[in-house]
Amino acid sequence: MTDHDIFAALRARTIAALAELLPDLPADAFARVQMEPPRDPSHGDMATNAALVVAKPARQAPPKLAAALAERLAALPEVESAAPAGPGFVNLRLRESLLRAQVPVVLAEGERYGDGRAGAGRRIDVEYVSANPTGPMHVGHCRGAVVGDALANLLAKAGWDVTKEYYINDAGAQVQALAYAAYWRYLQALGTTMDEDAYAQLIPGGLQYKGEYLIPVGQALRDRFGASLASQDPDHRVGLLGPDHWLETVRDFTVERMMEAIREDLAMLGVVQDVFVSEAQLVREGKLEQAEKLLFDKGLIYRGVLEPPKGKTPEDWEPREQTLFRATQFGDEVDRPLRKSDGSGTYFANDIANHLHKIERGFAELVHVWGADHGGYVKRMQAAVAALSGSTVPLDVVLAQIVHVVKDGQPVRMSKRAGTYVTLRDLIDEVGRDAVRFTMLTRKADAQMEFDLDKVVEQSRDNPVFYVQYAHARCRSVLRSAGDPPAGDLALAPLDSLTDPAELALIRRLTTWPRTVEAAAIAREPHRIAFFLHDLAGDFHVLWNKGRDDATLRFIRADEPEATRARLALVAATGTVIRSGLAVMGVTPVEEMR
RNA sequence: GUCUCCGUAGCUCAGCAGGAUAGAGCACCAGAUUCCUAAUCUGGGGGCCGUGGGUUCGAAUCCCGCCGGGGACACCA
Repeated sequence: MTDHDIFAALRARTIAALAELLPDLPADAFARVQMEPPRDPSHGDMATNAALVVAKPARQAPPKLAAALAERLAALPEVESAAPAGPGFVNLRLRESLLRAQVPVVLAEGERYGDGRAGAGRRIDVEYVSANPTGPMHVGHCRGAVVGDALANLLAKAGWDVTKEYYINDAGAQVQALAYAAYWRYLQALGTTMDEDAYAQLIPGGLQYKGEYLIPVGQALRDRFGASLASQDPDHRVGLLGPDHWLETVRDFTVERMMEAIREDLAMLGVVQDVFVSEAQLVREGKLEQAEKLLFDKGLIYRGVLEPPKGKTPEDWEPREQTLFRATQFGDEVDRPLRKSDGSGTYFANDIANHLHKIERGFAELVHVWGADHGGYVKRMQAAVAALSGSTVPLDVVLAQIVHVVKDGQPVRMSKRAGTYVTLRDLIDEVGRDAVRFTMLTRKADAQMEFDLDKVVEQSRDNPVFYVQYAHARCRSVLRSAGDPPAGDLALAPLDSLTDPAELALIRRLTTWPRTVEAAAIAREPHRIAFFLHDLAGDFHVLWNKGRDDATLRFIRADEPEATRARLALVAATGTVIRSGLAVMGVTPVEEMR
């Protein structure tokens, strides 16, 4: 499928030419050969560093080699001219006919244009969101959700076999605390006369989740279980019935409810994951012990005492013997504990079980999207995956930095206590799903981002969401005016009339889509798709605007049916690539702006 | 103290697995806009890429030190 990528095609031609010039060179000498668009368009359509890269093993001077290579490349039918340049580059100018010929390629492939084979069908697991099931999704989760989802789409487009996964942290102290909080709402639903403080005194860790979202859960518990989970005191105020009688029931019920809500929220964002893995389930299945045994057998687990962290020693530090994993053998700073003092697994240990589970399912690569506050966790997890898999399965972690929400020029504080907690649902209601998704991808994931509620819905050029959508709407508008000719017909249109620099610039941009997809996927950087679309939209708007000054450049010209068909083909191809990119981002293309 | 991410135009940010004269939007300046496609358009100024070394034919990009900022640092998830 890479032959729709003319850069890859010309790169292959270049290597072939070079191999003829230098028959003694081993094939791997060409690995670093690149064919890319030059920064400066005056240099031509493509530039290759081939002579520079090969000069050393070939024991030849780069400029001389470049000259010889240029001569060969100039003879290719696709190439208009080729010239050595600078320290040893070869600049290529392609025949315009080759560029134009890419338009029907786009039309024939449709939104599949740009699909790549970089992933070679390898199975990859992309885990993202994985918010604790203790409450509704808020904007803090949103970025990870969008980045992860777009990244998964991107990898799929680039040829990986992708599984979208959510890991439910339903085994730890957090869900325990959630259960206590839900139980409080349950008692309230039963009409307890106890007050909140009294209740909080009775439970371990106090009442941690006070949000009103648990009120319906309490009511649902009452509807389902009646008073059977509470003490039979008429006021339901006598302390607590022993947690043994209800904790598990309430916890499972509540987690189930929370996950339903989370799935709904995610669905509103357009995120639908394939697999939900339960931490508690893994623990029940003994996956932790299994992982532990596996590591133990490799000699990677021991009992030992850690040094206190240097610099800032915690107040309550005391030397303690723990079960430790030799993370240091895999590049981590210190060995990491697997068991708490009560013998239960640490979060890390359970996560090792989670990763063993992934490896056992046969994934060749693993990807996580985490919040930046988990950055300190990356090395140990990579160490664990390396240990479990014998270093055969790479784990990439994409860190998503925090998002500052701004409204009316003022930061919207993310505080549960102050009641200004912005839920994901609020955000979507306010600006719409597509604006949320697009905007979340307009920054590199690991850069902090300001999300301005006013700007993302602004209809102006400096709003990239609008800018890109507007380009697509214009494409559609032109095609509608022309009676929506089928792509198959347009693909047959003679294109020789496409000669204006703005038209050719647009075509050039379209031809870089496949390599953009591939590079973004390999780098795990979905934001590049947003930038590409912005540039593509820019090229299209330029052409549109030129039509205002110069009527001969308008897309539809009654007096020139041939030229009109050619331009409609170009417009259709542009719209197709925009849709293809938006599909990766999970954004719905609009037919018209309103 | 250690680890990690970051530092690019006045502002917000790109910079494609080292490549030629470092880009975009906003802001600023100067023009255009009786019209067909104005949710404006065209052009311009503006940067020792935090800093000092190193590797290389070649560094914003890779390595080391320093300065400045965010984040994380045993039995929390």
